[in-house]
Amino acid sequence: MDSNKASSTVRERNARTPKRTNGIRRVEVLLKAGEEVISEKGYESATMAEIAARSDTCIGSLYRFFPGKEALANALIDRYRENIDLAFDAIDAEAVSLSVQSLADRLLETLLLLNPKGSASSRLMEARPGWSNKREELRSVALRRIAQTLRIHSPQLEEPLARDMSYVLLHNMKTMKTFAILSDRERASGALRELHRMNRLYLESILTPPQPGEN
Amino acid sequence: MDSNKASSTVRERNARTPKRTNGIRRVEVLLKAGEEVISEKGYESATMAEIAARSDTCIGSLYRFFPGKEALANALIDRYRENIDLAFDAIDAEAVSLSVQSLADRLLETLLLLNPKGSASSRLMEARPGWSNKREELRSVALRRIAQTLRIHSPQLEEPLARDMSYVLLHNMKTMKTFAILSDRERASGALRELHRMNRLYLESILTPPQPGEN
Amino acid sequence: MDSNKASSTVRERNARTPKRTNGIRRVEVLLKAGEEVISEKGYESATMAEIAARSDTCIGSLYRFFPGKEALANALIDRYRENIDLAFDAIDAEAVSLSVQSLADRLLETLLLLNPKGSASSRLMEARPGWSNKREELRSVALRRIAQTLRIHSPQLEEPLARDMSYVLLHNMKTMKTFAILSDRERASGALRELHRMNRLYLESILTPPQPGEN
Amino acid sequence: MDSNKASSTVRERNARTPKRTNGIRRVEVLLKAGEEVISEKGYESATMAEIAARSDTCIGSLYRFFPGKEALANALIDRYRENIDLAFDAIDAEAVSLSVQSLADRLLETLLLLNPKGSASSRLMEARPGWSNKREELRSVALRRIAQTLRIHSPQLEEPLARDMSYVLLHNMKTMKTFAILSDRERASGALRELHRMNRLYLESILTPPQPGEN
DNA sequence: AATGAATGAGATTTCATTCAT
DNA sequence: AATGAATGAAATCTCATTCAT
Repeated sequence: MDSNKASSTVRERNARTPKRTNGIRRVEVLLKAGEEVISEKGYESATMAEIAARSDTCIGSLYRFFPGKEALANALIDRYRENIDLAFDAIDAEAVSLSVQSLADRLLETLLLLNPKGSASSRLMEARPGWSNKREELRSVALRRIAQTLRIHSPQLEEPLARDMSYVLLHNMKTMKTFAILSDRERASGALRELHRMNRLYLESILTPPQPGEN
Repeated sequence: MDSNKASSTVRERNARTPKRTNGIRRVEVLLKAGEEVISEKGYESATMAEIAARSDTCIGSLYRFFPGKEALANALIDRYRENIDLAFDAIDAEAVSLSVQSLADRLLETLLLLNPKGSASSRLMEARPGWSNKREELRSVALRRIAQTLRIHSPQLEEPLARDMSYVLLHNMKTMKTFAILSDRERASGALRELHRMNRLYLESILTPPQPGEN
Repeated sequence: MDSNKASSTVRERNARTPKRTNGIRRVEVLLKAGEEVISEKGYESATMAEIAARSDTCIGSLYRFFPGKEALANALIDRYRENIDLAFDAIDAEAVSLSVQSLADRLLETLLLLNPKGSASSRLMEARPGWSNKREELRSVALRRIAQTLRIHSPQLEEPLARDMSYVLLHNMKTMKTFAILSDRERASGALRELHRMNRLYLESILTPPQPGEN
Repeated sequence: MDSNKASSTVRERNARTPKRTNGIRRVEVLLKAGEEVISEKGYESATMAEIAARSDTCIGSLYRFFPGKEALANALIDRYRENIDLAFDAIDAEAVSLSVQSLADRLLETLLLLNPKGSASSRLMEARPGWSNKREELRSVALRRIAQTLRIHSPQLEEPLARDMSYVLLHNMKTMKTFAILSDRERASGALRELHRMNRLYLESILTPPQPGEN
């Protein structure tokens, strides 16, 4: 009688966990749906109704957890922020031992790995005047972390230059996302190759120490 | 030739002459307003009412010239298309005599010059499924013209590679627009410098013929 | 040709003016409907949809003129404010020549005459914390005007006392409205009589100068 | 009788004993919260969620005790009804020995003492068509008891007149509540004084037997 | 019983588009 | 042709109430 609640093994077996610990799971589902719809339609065109439908909830439940469209966007942004921090922590941990090329590639793929399917992160990063500054923050964090990573890898790099570079690199990273969801697969792969090439060239030109006896 | 319409009384002529070329002038004003609002708010958030207000027109008149929001966007896109063609015609005319660096810079500035104030062109270039393919066309034209210019400048460049490069270069051009409207002026100028640098490096690395005696 | 617009007499003849000068007329209709519904249901329970339906408009038209429920309420309040001022102007004009009893009755009927059918004015006058201070203002104006009228009638009345009295008198005026819409007609008339009596007694006790030789 | 449920171990009893009288206590807490919120926001704007939160209960528990918002209001009304009866029982018990002035003051303070902090009782007394007639009943009871008290005090008073007076007196009582929660303390005390004065004058004018020799 | 998530009807509000004058 | 009011579908959001755990 009191064992039907202690059968945690049973619950853990079927990997879907239908209703227990619902709050966290539900939020996760809602965020996922929000990410999907925003990726596909953009923030403005994404409707709360569709997000609710996509996550098999009713509109009221969506609003219970996120009291508005903006709140949902903010939650997504917060998550991206955290994930960006985690991703850069990982990069930074091995930055000193990375070749410039590897560093270039790692950076390029960072945003891509955050939400591999969609482009909600880039969509939400486009700060527009009048929007909550959460969006601006997301951008700022990304820029700051990029600059920081550059200086960890190449301590001699001047801080202002690192900051300037971060703008360019962030754009390359966003471009990467765009390419990754291009419909024309052939084109995409070629474009990706060129993007990688440009990104490497750029980083190398600044970060590679002048070889002794090269000129 | 320019007097064939002024055949009434003086008073009436004065009263109406300003209205003669009104159609064209009006369209111009409306497009300008549309460009502004779309630049600021994005296509979705731009409202026909605001576009009308911004151009000191009433909503009805706006609809007389453009039978819908999409039509207005399409007209803008058409104009960008034409301007892109004109701009590339100009570049192509002197492409063969341009240094790689100059070519790189010219490309970078092309989108910027199309509508120097706003970012409507980039906003409208973001094709989304379900939209009129005018938007996709705008992108396509830009990509095609970029590739073509590259091959005019460097005829030995393989067509497929030129196409792949065009994706990257178009993104740099769009980035250019974004930087140009950054609020932080100091940052913007540094970021602009880096973008120029990267863009040059990239083009040079592919277009510059191997110097005799370099290796 | 140019006389079809100068036929103002024609337009003025049929006293309904179907579509001309529509703005003002429509606003009037909407305010009337708003007044009705708010009178019946109270501000919270009144729905914009019902107000629209009651005025034979669609919801969009309602919002064209009043961009929100609060805006509609504010417009009503403004109108009451003006009408209160007008009503008190009229009272004040003859205040000096009025007997205390007449003054008492005039005051009592003032709110009633503002919108004879409904009680929207009293409903909207109930200032609640967190509401727009328009409501508070309406109350303030009424209180101020009452006090002012008292002092016009009886200049010897001290200002602070007049202010204190205005609170009581305003409540009597609101009570008057409540009684006027009581369903039980018999009761209402008796209650009205008593209210008049109390109101007169109160004013007399303060405003009537002690008769010489009375005690 | 009260031990039939406490037949477990001591520990368990202690753990549960606080829950014994919980029903009554809980209802009390919920009603208090309901009273507060309705006082502040009015019936329509008061939300069950806020009432639950204010009483540190979850929404489900609130619904266990009161199966709906109306039921909660009705419970409050019932309580006011009972309290009104108790209050008038007390007044009636000494009515014959009260001076008219004391009676006037006692009446005025009656509603005030029912729920000294809030105005839920007045709020709920405002009967609106379509509502449960519990609200109407509350009003009726108050009116009836007022009339009854008047006749206990002054048996010669005609029943119909007593009824008519009760409307006016009830309004004075409600006004009393309104004044008591006025923010402007100075004003409030002056207004209260005037209200008392008017109320006394009114009752005296009717209830005071004509003094012999007053002519 | 206690908890708080789920439900969905209904309210507010927006805006592209049409239409009457 | 110019004006701006009219229309209504659709979006955002609220909240009383039910239900699963």
